[in-house]
Amino acid sequence: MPASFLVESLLHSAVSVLFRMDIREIARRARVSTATVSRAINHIPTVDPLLAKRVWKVVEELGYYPNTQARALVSGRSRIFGLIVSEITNPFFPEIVQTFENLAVENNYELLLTSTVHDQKRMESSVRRMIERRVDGVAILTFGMEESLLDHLRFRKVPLVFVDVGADTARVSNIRIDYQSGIRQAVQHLAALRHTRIAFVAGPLQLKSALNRKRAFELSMEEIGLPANLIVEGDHTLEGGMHALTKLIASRNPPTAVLCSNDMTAIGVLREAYDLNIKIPSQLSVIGFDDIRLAQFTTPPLTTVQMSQTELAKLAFQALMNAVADPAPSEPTTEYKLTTN
Amino acid sequence: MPASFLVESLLHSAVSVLFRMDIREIARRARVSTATVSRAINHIPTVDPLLAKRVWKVVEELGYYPNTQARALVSGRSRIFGLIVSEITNPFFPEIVQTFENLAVENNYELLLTSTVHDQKRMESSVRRMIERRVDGVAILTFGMEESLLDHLRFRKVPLVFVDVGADTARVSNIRIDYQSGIRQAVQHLAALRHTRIAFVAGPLQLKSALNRKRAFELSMEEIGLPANLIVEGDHTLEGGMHALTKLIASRNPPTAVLCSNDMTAIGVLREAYDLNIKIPSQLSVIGFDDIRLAQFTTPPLTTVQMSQTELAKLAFQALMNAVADPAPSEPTTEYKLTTN
DNA sequence: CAGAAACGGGTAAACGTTTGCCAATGATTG
DNA sequence: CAATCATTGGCAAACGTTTACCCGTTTCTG
Repeated sequence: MPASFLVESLLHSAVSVLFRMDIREIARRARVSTATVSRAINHIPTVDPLLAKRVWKVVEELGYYPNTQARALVSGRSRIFGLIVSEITNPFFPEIVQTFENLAVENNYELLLTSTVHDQKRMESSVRRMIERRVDGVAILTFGMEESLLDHLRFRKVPLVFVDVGADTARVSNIRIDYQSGIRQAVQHLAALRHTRIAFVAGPLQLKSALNRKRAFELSMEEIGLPANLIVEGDHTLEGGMHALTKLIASRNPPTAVLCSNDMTAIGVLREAYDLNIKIPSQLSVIGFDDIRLAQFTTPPLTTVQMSQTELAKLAFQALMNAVADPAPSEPTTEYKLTTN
Repeated sequence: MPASFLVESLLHSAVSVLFRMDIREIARRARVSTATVSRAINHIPTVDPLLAKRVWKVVEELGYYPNTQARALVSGRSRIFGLIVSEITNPFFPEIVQTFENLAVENNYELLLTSTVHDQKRMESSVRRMIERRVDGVAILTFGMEESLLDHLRFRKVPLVFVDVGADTARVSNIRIDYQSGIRQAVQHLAALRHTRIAFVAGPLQLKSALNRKRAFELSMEEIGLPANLIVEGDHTLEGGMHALTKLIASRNPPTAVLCSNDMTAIGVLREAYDLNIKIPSQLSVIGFDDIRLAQFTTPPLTTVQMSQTELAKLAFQALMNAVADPAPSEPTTEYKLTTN
């Protein structure tokens, strides 16, 4: 029972007249063909301005909205982008989603959002659903994923954009994050404050991004001639940060400054410091990483290495737009770079 | 140029064979009609298990995914729900989005997300886009909106669910939040701690929800025989909270406890107290409202009145599902209640 | 054993657009 | 003035499904 799209119109008397509102109806009323209506609506320049006006008038009067599904079906493009994130409740992501959405609106795209909560099954079904919806592209902004799974998407030749993952097939873009730059700044900042015992609370090291951050720290320390020997592995959670500080303080030679792999960890460190009655920043300097908005709400406000979520989202979106615009990509993989500060 | 859906298959030799992959192709290969394929895929019980098996085999082999657009076009149902929020970067919302998404996945629905950033124009275009996509329902979880705008949606008979807004047309559900209960608890909690000078930092009073909270506070104070005379209007922002505390402290008779209209405000109060060197909670009790996850990350952790975002999202989703299931609603408006703790 | 009922699967008509192709009209040219 | 050419709009065929309807079997019933 195809629930036709009906409009209830109260004309003469109290009887409600029902009629099917589609492009044909518009055509009938504007005394043109459906082709002309379609062309007028899509602002195709070859249609006589007079006719176009007549069409638009009827469209306005009836409050007609074209059916995107039919449109997509025949045109082969859905004007929908998929966005897959690890978990939207992680404060890192909302800003990204917002920016992505802003850009989508500007470009007449729609946003299909999925939050995988780190579940592989969930991830797979997301991907599947996105394919079924025939999205024009997918941005996968999830840290750490099974590469195998991507075969589905690759197979379908859907434009993809990843962050920090090493997939190298056609129609796949990658955003590489340059952690080095921001972390170097942080280390040098601390060194300038005469800190020599600088600790690093790493993230889960099976995550590529976490590993990269740790390496960047080690490199930065080496550059200024300090030993990178105060490293503990956290897990990017608040609790992980708390544990990490406990461990660091208990060591024979506790640090005077702590650099964290992400902001949540830093907040954990802050919390633990509070519990241990350690004053921030006089007794201990803490620096986070990610610039999640959260950072500014802590007391005292957290110093943090910025990775602009806005920039990340912009890059991702742009990558998809490029891929859509150029269906036969010149290079197999396009790389984008994002710098931290 | 209808970009047909093609699969590149490397069979014999290095030549890639291209063929269109649709229900017809499946039908051909399984030696049945398209009708049977459709029925098999949709698990319609009348089809012979043997045939069904043959169909599924081919489906698997080819990695066929049905085209949702075509499906939606003919069936009249898109299996998409729209979710409109004020701004996703407000920590109140991500949890809601996550829960909504979880439920969507469970029920084979997709989530079209829009974040209006309080912009009326934006809101309108969101609504329009959702209609064009023929969503099966829209949850409007934005505090404070132009009612006029809803005419569009009402007109289209799309199931709607609102929170705290008084629209009373058919196919519209409302979630009414019972602020009284939670706020009463908070007030009584403070009173039990021997506080008598309890202040309230309100939100922007043109917002219905903010007004309701303030009223709830006044009522609760009255109930236990305390004067509700320490009320300042904030704006639900961090800065607003800071200002509010400044003002309260400067008054001739400063409060010993502050109840805030939302958590962001409370965090502002916390921050200002820190700056003014006022100890929390020994010198001043602060209670927030909303249970945004943020609250647990502050130092010290913020006491807050819970309004379960999870529950809110569940109610909203359920309301939409009900509306979809019952196209001819018995009552004009359905009301749901959400209690605070 | 004839006729009715139940069952299963196929044919084809939707769904609401876009767009390739052609025809009609008017403008331009030799 | 006839012939060519641009321009514009209409006809109708897609797009990939679902599903109403029908027809051929098989099973039941009297």
